[in-house]
Amino acid sequence: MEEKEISQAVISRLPRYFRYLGELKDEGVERISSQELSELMKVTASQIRQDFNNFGGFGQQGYGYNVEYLYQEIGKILGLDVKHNFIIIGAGNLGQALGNYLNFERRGFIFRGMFDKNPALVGKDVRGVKVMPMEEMERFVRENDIDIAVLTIPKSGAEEVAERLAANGIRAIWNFAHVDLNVPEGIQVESVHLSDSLMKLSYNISRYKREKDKA
Amino acid sequence: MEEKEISQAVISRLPRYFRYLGELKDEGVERISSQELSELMKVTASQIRQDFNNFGGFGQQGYGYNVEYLYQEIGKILGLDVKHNFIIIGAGNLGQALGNYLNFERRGFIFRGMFDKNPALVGKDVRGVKVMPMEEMERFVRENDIDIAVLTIPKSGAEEVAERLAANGIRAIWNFAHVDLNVPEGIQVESVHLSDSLMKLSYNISRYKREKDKA
DNA sequence: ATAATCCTGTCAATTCATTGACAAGTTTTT
DNA sequence: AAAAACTTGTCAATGAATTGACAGGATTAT
Repeated sequence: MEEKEISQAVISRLPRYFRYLGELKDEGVERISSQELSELMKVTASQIRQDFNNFGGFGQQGYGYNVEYLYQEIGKILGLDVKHNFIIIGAGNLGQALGNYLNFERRGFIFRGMFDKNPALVGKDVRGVKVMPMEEMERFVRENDIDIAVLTIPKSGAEEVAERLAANGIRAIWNFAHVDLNVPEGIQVESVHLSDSLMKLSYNISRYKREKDKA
Repeated sequence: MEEKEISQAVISRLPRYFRYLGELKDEGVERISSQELSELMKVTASQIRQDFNNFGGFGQQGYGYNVEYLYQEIGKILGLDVKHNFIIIGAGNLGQALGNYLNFERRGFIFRGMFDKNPALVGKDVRGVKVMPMEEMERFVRENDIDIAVLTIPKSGAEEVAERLAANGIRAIWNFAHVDLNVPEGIQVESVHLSDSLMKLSYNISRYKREKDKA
């Protein structure tokens, strides 16, 4: 029962394994070898075996892996076997888009509340959830067992809101504000910096053009 | 004028440098050393110098880096000195959110068109752009110098749309569909898998709880 | 003007991640 | 029932990324 640290490189690959295994399961595939999976996913078989072994042996020599079992196990590792209540701070376009996204619910993420400082948005209904004013956020977090706060607000307000959430027992922040949050130890932050992603794309367009011009 | 390959690890860090430098510039800071920047960004000074040196020497011994100059240079490396026309395929919540996001424009990404197969959405206006039917996509791409297509459609249609875009000269796809796209060589794909990101957050919540329970 | 301090660019050392190889056990074929 | 074909888990080798160290040049203080 030793606790060895799993690298974030490995963690980052788990959701992708989970997705492929879910699809295989839906197709009725019962077993798969690291070799077959590696061809499907375009990674090395060695990496697949190495990755899974971080969490113990899920496979069997001569047989491979049982798709259903492996799917369940990776789900557990990812914490998808427990429900997480989440709220969205910022009821703008992006906040509403995420609130309306039904697939999160399938993975155990339950949309419980939405907040905005703009009075014009307060009272608005997003998939059965009414937008509440910011003043009610702290109480709501404390009283409704909220694990995750999704921050879809401009960066100017993000740091302050994150502090208020932290002070009221939030466990994790899914941050879409274009800023690096400083939160107390023990609060998990996962940032989605959309413009960073777009800039990477832009870089690769330029790089490819340079390469082609040379040739 | 040698062309050495820059690792994606380095590229991924450039947008963050760019963001911090932009903020420093706006605050009127003229120069900064790798040491100071490293404290601000919480990375090692060595990594900063190593990263910048991939693109040539931007700094000066005893002085550091000129913020304005470095900002401009990184912008150029990222290809932000040229304009990119983009269209959005899928006029749902997420598509509309991205269409309404003004900051992309500031970086040279110009919103030119939007498409959806749902007739109820066709004709709708998103920040001055009318939603068009899918049948017009190919012609529009060819005739309007479109570089980037943003895919905010369900995964079931993504692969087919990507092929149609590729066949009509698109240069890059910013993919929000939850699927790995197969596109011809030379077309850049940058995927934003929101549920993968949320699962990573979920994993880290679980991990932290396990660690705490042990202690 | 000189000395002290600062700071980059780069090389070397270290750490981390990926890939290759194979023994040992399982399944399938004959 | 025995032989052949598979396939994992793991160790070792390789490759990639990060960090540390410092010579050489620039700036600042005296």
